[in-house]
Amino acid sequence: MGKGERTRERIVETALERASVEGLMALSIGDLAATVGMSKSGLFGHFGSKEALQAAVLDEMLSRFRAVVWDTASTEPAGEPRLRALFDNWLLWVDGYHLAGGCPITMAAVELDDQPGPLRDTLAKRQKRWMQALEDEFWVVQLARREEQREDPALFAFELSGIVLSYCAARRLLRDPRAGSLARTAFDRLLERASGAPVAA
Amino acid sequence: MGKGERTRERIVETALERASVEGLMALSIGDLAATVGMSKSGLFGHFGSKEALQAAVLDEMLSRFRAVVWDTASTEPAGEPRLRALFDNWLLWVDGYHLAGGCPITMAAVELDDQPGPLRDTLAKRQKRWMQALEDEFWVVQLARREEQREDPALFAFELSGIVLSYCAARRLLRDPRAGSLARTAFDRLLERASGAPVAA
DNA sequence: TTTCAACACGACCGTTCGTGCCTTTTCTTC
DNA sequence: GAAGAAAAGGCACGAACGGTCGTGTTGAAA
Repeated sequence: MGKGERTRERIVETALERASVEGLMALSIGDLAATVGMSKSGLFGHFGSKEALQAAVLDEMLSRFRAVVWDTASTEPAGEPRLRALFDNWLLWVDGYHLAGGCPITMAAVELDDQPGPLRDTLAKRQKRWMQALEDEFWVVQLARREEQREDPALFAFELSGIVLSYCAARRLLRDPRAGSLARTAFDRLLERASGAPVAA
Repeated sequence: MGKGERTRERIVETALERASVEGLMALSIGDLAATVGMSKSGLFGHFGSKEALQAAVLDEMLSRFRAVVWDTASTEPAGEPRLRALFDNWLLWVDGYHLAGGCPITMAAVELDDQPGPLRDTLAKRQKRWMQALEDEFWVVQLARREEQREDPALFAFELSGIVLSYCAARRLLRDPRAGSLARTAFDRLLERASGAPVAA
């Protein structure tokens, strides 16, 4: 790995940190350069445009999400154990996971939802894939149930993502200390309903 | 109502519209002045600082939320009917309700959660009050149940706000046409569980 | 109708923004 | 160690930023 690549990584890392607090759109090249300790133009040269910088940061946060939430859970057996691992990792991720500003994806989702362009497209595509992955995992859980008792996987994914979003709000804006236990209880209820049987504590 | 007040209202209205799309922090005095058709300094004089402008916009969105979601539902009888009305209104509100960028409060919540200051404080206080109101309403629903069967009102409020947040994401970022029906189904399940009996369609 | 405060304007301040161009330094490869 | 490429810096640009000031204009009360 050459020096340029290393520098670029340092820049993206710093920018991601910043983006988790202020947002992708609020990134400023001058600010970033000062933080990293180099000149504006030197930093600029690595990307060629501000939007390319933002795209790089967006890519980085998405691949980190995958690494933190998905990859480490994929060693669990498919179905409920894996879903539980995914949920735990997801909460961990939302809490920041080395990022001061909490989940940068939630931030990006809200910022970009009305901003047409490649950034929005990238994020929307990845989010759809993630929802689909949740649905697939849920499908495995339901294989054990009789067909007419099965739940809509899309409803499961919808509710699950709601729990995480509510956790995010309760934790970061309201600073509610009960956020964690509320989220876990809600998740247990959701799984309980889906698997058709009470789950041992 | 004097002329100044009228102008100020026009400014705040325009700023709110803009804030729902780009965010409270991305408001620009020059841009805003051009949109409403007056000079920067003329507009500036109404507020005295950018933060005061943002505070005015925040106040406006919060009081509109109250008017749209709460006030029109408070005519319903307390308990389940009122909760259902609140939910319907809330979805309506999140969809934008004359605002191009959808729910400006969600946007503000994500933007401000890491920005200490009076804006954040105002929003957090109001959000807590709103959660409390939901809990109170839920309490009424549960009066009919035996004590040991009652659910934690905080859990109800947590899950309900999750449903709305997930609806917001599904609708605005993913443009999922099923968002509405998923949200309504999730809400029905939530009420069902809480009232202890299946609810007629 | 006069009067005076409220309102709005245009010019301008110092900064910061993203970006382009050219030079200098630093790494890599022979 | 020399040559060439890659990386970073220096500097300047035009535009936009939040904000100030002094001067007109206009609306409402007398």
